[in-house]
Amino acid sequence: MATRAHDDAARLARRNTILQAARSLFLLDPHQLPSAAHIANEAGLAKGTVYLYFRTKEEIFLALLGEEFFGLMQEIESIFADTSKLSIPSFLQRYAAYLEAHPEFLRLDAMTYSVLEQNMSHEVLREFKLALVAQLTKTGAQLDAALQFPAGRGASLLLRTHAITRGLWQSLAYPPALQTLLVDEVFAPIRPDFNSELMATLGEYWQGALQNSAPYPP
Amino acid sequence: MATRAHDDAARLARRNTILQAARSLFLLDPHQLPSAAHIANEAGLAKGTVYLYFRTKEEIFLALLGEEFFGLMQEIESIFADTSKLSIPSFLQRYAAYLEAHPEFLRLDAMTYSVLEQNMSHEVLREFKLALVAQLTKTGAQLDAALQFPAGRGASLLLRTHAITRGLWQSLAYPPALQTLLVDEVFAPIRPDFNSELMATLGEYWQGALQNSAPYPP
Amino acid sequence: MATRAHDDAARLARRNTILQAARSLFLLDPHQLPSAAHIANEAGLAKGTVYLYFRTKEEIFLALLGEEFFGLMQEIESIFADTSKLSIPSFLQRYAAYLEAHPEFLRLDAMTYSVLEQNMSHEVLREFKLALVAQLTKTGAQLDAALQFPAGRGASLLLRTHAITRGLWQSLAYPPALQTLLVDEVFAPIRPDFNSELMATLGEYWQGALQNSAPYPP
Amino acid sequence: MATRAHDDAARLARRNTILQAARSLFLLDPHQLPSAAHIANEAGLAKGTVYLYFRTKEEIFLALLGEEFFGLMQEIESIFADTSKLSIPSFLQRYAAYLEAHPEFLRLDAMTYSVLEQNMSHEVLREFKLALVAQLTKTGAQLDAALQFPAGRGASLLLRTHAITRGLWQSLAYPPALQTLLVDEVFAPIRPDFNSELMATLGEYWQGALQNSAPYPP
DNA sequence: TATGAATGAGTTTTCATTCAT
DNA sequence: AATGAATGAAAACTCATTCAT
Repeated sequence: MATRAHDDAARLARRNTILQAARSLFLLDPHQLPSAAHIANEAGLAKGTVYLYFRTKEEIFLALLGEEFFGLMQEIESIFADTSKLSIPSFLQRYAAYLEAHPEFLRLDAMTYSVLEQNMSHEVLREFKLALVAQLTKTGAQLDAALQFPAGRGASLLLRTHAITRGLWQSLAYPPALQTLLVDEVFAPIRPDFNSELMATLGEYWQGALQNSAPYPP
Repeated sequence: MATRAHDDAARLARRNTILQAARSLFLLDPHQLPSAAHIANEAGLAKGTVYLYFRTKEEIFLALLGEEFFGLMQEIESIFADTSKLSIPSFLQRYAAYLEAHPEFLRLDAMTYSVLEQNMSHEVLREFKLALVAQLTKTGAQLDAALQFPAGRGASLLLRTHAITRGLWQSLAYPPALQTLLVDEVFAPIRPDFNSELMATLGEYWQGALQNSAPYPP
Repeated sequence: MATRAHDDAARLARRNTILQAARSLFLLDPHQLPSAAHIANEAGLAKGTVYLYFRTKEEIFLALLGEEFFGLMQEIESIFADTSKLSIPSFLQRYAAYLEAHPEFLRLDAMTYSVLEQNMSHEVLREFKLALVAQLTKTGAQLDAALQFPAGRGASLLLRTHAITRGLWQSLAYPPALQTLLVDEVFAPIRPDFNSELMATLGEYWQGALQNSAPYPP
Repeated sequence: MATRAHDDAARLARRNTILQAARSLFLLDPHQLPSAAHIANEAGLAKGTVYLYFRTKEEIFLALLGEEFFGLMQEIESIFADTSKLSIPSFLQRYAAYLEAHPEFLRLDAMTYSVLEQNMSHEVLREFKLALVAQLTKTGAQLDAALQFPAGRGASLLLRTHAITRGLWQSLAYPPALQTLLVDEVFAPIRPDFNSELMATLGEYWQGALQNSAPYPP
């Protein structure tokens, strides 16, 4: 029997154990959520214990998705913290690097619509969206400041940048088994490297977007 | 017992009946695929009959997705057929109109990664991708011609346009139950109207993209 | 469309085609009866046609079993036709050789109880048993004559010999996948070679049986 | 909800409940295995619970078959425990009595080849065969001692005795519906009473076998 | 708090057989 | 006679979640 988590710190630690177990199992097979039993086992806990920390299995992954999203926003904030040496290309580079370092993010994104948002109390989902919009607004405001945007423009660009990213990923990520089936040259048009394609697409998008907004490169 | 579909035309018609039954049921609850039994019933057929026309339930929806995709590409071809009165904004308008008239398209797109591509023989999937890449190339070539792009640029723009669209849709489409929970003003930044947002985002993307390519508006 | 079988000879030939198709498919996987569709396909016929010749799938295999059984009895009759050079060991040798040349016989026997006799009109089954008992009586009578048995003893010995054979086969025949798992020396007691074991067991049985009956080797 | 089986004893008891439920349902219709749902219901449990104790439905019946087999071997050991008053006829009598008291044994035997050994992990099957060969060897050794056989002869006789029994049973056991169709006198040769036939056949077999071996009746 | 035994809803797919052509 | 499209019964098994201990 696992030790009892009596104080808040211990509870938080245990919650984290579960999240990390879920994360690592999901990465092994990112096309379906691992079973609750499997997660519990990986976390060294009993099945019932998991449900003391999350009301449904999907809540676990929503929490995971949230962590990644907030992490990404913070990364962006740190990028835009020092406006002296800022350029869009270098921003995109660090953006892409973050995604590569957190492979579960876009994979979870791809399951949001059909899996994650199902089987979840709307209460929890609303809470999640509230935190999300708050973070988006905050990071967006920093962009507004850094790039002298009108209020709200930064948040909008962030939302769109994320949307473009998730869309591209879903169009270009193939399960390993399929990858080997698509090696033929005829498939080239739908098999560019995700990272280059992401950089190119976002580059073009931001170029167009900045012309519609204010200054930026003074 | 349903009438026997003996010749190819009748078989094709029956196959279509199944597709339309699947389509209409899916639109009633676009977060999960309807059951095979339900589809058969809606089509006025026995369960087993459905499996005479499709090897798995998912194949039905992949076929549906394919139809929509090819329809969209044809729509685009027809848009670019008459280059005399062409403008990007009017292209985007017709593009968005097509999507609005075919609501199942983006909903199916959202299920591709986590549901559709599962439980499907790779054989069938490869076939599907092959048809898809062929269509993309063909329509892309027309763009190349119409807009004086270097070869392949049109296909690339189409792929990206589609990716942006699917990403935006997933970021902005909320299940009805959730919509009512997000009416509060604080959620405004993540609740722009999908259509306007799509037009704005694609508009900015194409603006940026065209500057990187060749001429277009001479 | 296959040619029409108008006369009796043609009908018989077609029936035989079906039997042989069933036989060869069954031997490929002798743990389950092949599907009706598969049999029809192998025979170059449509599914419905098979049901013009047999009322159920199981009837096909019962017919096959019957053929083998009657063949075996005839073989035995031919063995005992020439009493001059008869000996039990040589009889058993030819008996075993027949079985080896007709591998489907004992495999079908093993499915009789749980599969074949199910899903079969009792009418057909009774008919089958009637033919069987007639053949058994006839061949048995020849044994009675050849070995100077009291009436009925021959039939009884045949029945028992068959029973011993089918029991041994079921106790010693392992599916290929299992065979490789039982190579370890500890399994030796339950893995004697079927043929030797059959000869030994029947040899002992007949030795005991003949002492209870009459003369034989004078 | 059934009471929780927390300790090993309770778990064993529950497992046994399932086995007995399966047994009694199987005897009601010994030509097919009852469904898992039916077994669960009969045991007063939910379907899922059954699968906590057995991985497949077939495993249940394999376990049942094992129990009967080991019971039979133990019976034989007890028969041969007191060599003072031993005789083959009395051995066979008690052997037959055991079979009559455990009607599911031979019925399960008849399904082994075509049903039980299917849908079963080879791992489990190997385990089963291992226990079986161990028991056979042990009981066989006792025969060797009691009847002064060369080593291994006892196990061999047991294997053959079992094989003869199962073969005879399959040749002579008719489903009730069929029995009434075979009352006619012409069927007499294939309808001897199973018990008498078993005694007679095994009697003859052992008579022949003992002459090939060592002493026995001193 | 932690455990893990018990629950039971839920669905795809196969395939023997029929029968309209 | 031959075809093959249509039928629909039938059942194993998983797994998220609960709750007695």
